[in-house]
This record gives sequence, C-alpha cells and structure tokens, in this order.
Amino acid sequence: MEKEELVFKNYLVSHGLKYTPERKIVFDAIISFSGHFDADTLYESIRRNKGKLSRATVYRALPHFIATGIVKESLRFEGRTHYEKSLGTEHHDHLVCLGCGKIIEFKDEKIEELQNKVCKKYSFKALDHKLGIRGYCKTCQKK
Amino acid sequence: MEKEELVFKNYLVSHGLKYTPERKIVFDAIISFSGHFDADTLYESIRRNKGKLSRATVYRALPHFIATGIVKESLRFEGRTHYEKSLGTEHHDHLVCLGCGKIIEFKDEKIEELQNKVCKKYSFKALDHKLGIRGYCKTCQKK
DNA sequence: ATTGAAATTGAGAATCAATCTCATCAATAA
DNA sequence: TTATTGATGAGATTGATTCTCAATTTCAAT
Repeated sequence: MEKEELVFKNYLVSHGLKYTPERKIVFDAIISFSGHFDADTLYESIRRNKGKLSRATVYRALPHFIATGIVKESLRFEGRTHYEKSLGTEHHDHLVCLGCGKIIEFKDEKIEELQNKVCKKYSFKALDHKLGIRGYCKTCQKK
Repeated sequence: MEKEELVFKNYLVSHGLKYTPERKIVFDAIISFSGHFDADTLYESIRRNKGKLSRATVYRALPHFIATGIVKESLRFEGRTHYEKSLGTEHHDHLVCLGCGKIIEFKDEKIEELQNKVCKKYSFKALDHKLGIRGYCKTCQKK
C-alpha cells in the first residue's frame, strides 16, 4: 500500500471508520487526477472507469480526504466547490481568469509570512487560507 | 441625491437600465447596513421596514450594485454568498473564525503590493482578489 | 398626453450542488 | 452467532440562486 493510502486508512481506523472498497475506489480516482476537480467530475470519472458508486458516497468521502490532507478545497467557481490533490502538492494560491477559466497557480513565500504576522497580531490561530485573484490572463486581455 | 445614489443611477442609465423605486428601496437598505450581509438578510430587512418587494428583485439588483462598486462580494460562508458595502469602505481581507463565525477585517499594504508583483509576473490583469484566512479567534482557542 | 419599445417586476417554478433519509449490507467484537 | 456500529445506494430533500412569463412601468418620441 502506498504511503498516502496508509495515511488515509490510518485516519479512518483511528476514528472508528472503515476503509471500504468504495472509499478505495474514490481514493484511486483522486490519486489519478491531476489538477483541479469538483465532486461531480470525480463522480463521473469513477462511473466511467470503475462502474457504479453512489454520488452520495463520493460526497461523503471528500471530507475525510480533506481531513487527512490528501485533498484540499481550492476555489469556489461556477457555483461549485473545486478541490485539488494536496499530497505531493505544495500549497499555492490562484489567479483565476474570468475570460477562459484558466487557473494559474502561484506561491509567494513573503505573502505567506505576512499572513502569519497578521494572525499573530490578532492572536488568531490559522488553519488554512485561500487567496484568489480574479482578472484576465495574458491571452484574454487581448480580446 | 447623495453621491452614491447618483453613481448608481448614472450606471443604470448609461447601461440602458432604469432607476426604479424598487431599486431605490434596495439601495436605501444597503446603505443603512453596516457590516456583512447576505441576499436573504437584505431581503428580510427590506420586508420588515419597507413592505413588500420580491426576493428576485433583490437578487437581480445585487449585480448592479457590485458593478458600480457600491457593494462587494465578501466571502462565501455557511453556504451563502456574503456581501458588504464597499463605498466608504476600504478594501480589506478577512480572518474567519470557525468557532464562533466572527469575522475580523484586516488590511496589509505589503500583501497587496506583493500580489501586484505576482500579477505582473504572469502578465495577469487583476480585477479583484479575496484573501480569507480560516482558523480560530482568541476566544475560541481557549475552548 | 399618448404610444410603443424595452426594461422591470412579482410570484412561483425550476435549477443544481450538496445533504439527508432509510432500509439494507458488511465488518468487527463479544 | 449475534449485537453493534458504520457504510452504502437510491432517491428525496434542502436551500440558495436563477429563470419564466404575464402584467406593469418607464421614458423617449411623437
């Protein structure tokens, strides 16, 4: 079993939950994804490749993947919550193009530091953050 | 007519839209708000104070207020989109407490500058951005 | 003031993501 | 084996938001 799978299994077991075949299917699907996805895209890809699995099961599994850090909520977009793999993925923020929907990932260490400073100032214990900059990418600016 | 109202009216007229009594009612309600609100809170407050107005009218008016810069989308929270007045309000970002729901506003000039730098790097034309840090406030950390 | 084109409104229906229900299954421990 | 507890599937439900459409209002041009 790969490390990520073990992490997931351990999380489940230590919380009195079970590592079921269905959850393994969802796990595999997530691992095979690169880039962003939403719950329904995930569900559809499973349906196409591995046969049936309830939509509810996918929705129910997602919070567990988030809890283990295998998946992260990324942005809200087009009315849906989008996710991304976060194991093996560095934290990053997003530039979202309103023209073509393209998402550019970036990371700025200094911004992160300054955020920590802000939290300290307010005695705020941060768990995570989301920075999304909306606008137009190079290509879309021309149109 | 106050300046904000004029801004709103001019925006409407110049876009072939009309400054109707209903939109004025929504305008007044927004102006009288301080802090964050969501579409339904806005609708309810109008109902209580000024009698009837369709929920759809409120929802339909919001994009126009956003377009004029009178209102800004602030955060998505508890399944709803939250808004805030932005005329007379400086841009700021948010610390969101997952314990009590409190929202602390902050602004860090250096973070803003660094964001501009990132955009420049990717030739990205930014319209707006949203930075939300989730965690626990001082009070909730103790529990 | 009247007309007509275009925008607006209200009320409820429709959408759509996300969550919940509940009866049935499966796994583990006693 | 049985009891307990968690998990699943399928569909119903929720709740925010958007849409529909007939009726009304606005405004510019008669």
